Amino acid sequence: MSIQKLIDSLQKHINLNRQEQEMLTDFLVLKIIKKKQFFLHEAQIAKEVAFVVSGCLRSYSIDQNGFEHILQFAPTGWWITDMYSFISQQPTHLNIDALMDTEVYLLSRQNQLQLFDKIPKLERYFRIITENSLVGSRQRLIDNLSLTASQRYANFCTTYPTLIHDLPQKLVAAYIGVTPEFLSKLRSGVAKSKKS
Amino acid sequence: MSIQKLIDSLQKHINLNRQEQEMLTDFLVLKIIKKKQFFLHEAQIAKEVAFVVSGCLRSYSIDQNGFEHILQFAPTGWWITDMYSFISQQPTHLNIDALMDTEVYLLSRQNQLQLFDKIPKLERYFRIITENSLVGSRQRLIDNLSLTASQRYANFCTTYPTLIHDLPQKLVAAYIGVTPEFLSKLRSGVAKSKKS
DNA sequence: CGCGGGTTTGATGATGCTCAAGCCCGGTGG
DNA sequence: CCACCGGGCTTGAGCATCATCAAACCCGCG
Repeated sequence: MSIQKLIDSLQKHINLNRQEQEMLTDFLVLKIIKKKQFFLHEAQIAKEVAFVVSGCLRSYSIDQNGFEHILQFAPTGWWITDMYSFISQQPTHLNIDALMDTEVYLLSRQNQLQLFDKIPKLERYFRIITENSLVGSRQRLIDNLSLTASQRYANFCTTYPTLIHDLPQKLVAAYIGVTPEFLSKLRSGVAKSKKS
Repeated sequence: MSIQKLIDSLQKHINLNRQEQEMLTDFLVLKIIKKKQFFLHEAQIAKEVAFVVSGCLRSYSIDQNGFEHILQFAPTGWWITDMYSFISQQPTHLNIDALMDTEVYLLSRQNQLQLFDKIPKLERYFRIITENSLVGSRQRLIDNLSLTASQRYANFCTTYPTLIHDLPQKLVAAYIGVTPEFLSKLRSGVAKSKKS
């Protein structure tokens, strides 16, 4: 059963008994998002957070020149939503779509808050998940402020060794923050990097 | 009493009775950090998170060229630490120091985790604080990926209208991610921005 | 006073973007 | 089976943004 992937993730941080697991399951909805379909679209409200069972989602913003900037890839075992919209219930500025057919469990903010009251351990779980997300987001910011494009690319290759193979390069470029053309030049060694 | 600033922050999200407030207070340590002194230094372990009662701290990383990149300013009412080091108890790569004489309450990770068990509402409080930090960090990342230096500066001025006055420009530069020289040119209007 | 840190200004240079062309390659329809 | 299409990738010339380095200035403070 696909719910097992989610239970596994929970058990890394907290212990839920059978009954609690079932109560949680009652608050979840399983959904398939087909390749290129949206989980969340600009100006919508993020009613739910998604747990990826299989496949891969990505979140990205579009700037005033029409360029996409990818904030997060969410392969199996990851949670994804626009936290801003999710907690404020204001319209989002992000898009989240599927890079391939993807299976997710959806948890609405309402249900999440109810679960926090019924099963305080879940509040702990999400506190920990959010702490870890914050660490990741901060590190990404540091990298963008400190590293050159070529260093960020090298970084990406070591951080996502699996993704790197079956991901179009234009998506990698949109993640590390360069144009596809420039990434191509980086890879061909035309642009010289001072260190590593 | 200075503890009131902290209680006020808590009461925005949760309700603590007298007894709970006192229990919390028992886990806190009040400390003065003088201007230019460090709250956290590279290679140390972030044993505590700090709540700023008065004054202002900042966190920053130093890249391989010796440049400082400021991640966060923490004026009155803000929490600050290196979340990575704080939750993993691994050595930090960041520095946190005081821009002026600053009064803080310190809460150790140990004490925090104990409090989460004794007063689950505090776990809720920090869950919310962390969610908000994540939103801020993500937005900062989007800005760095999407905006030009001049737009980021304009952004900073509207976001921190108070800080902007009594903050040396080199710190503003280290926050928005440009050299002090270039920020100076931005301000003098030498560099032209396409929009806004 | 004179020192020193912050700021300004200018000349030069590197990083990464823009635009345009060409290539590769898998898919599709005739 | 082939011809064509389109999307992704590459390559190159020119350009914008921002960094580097050096000099001068300003101004509070000892």
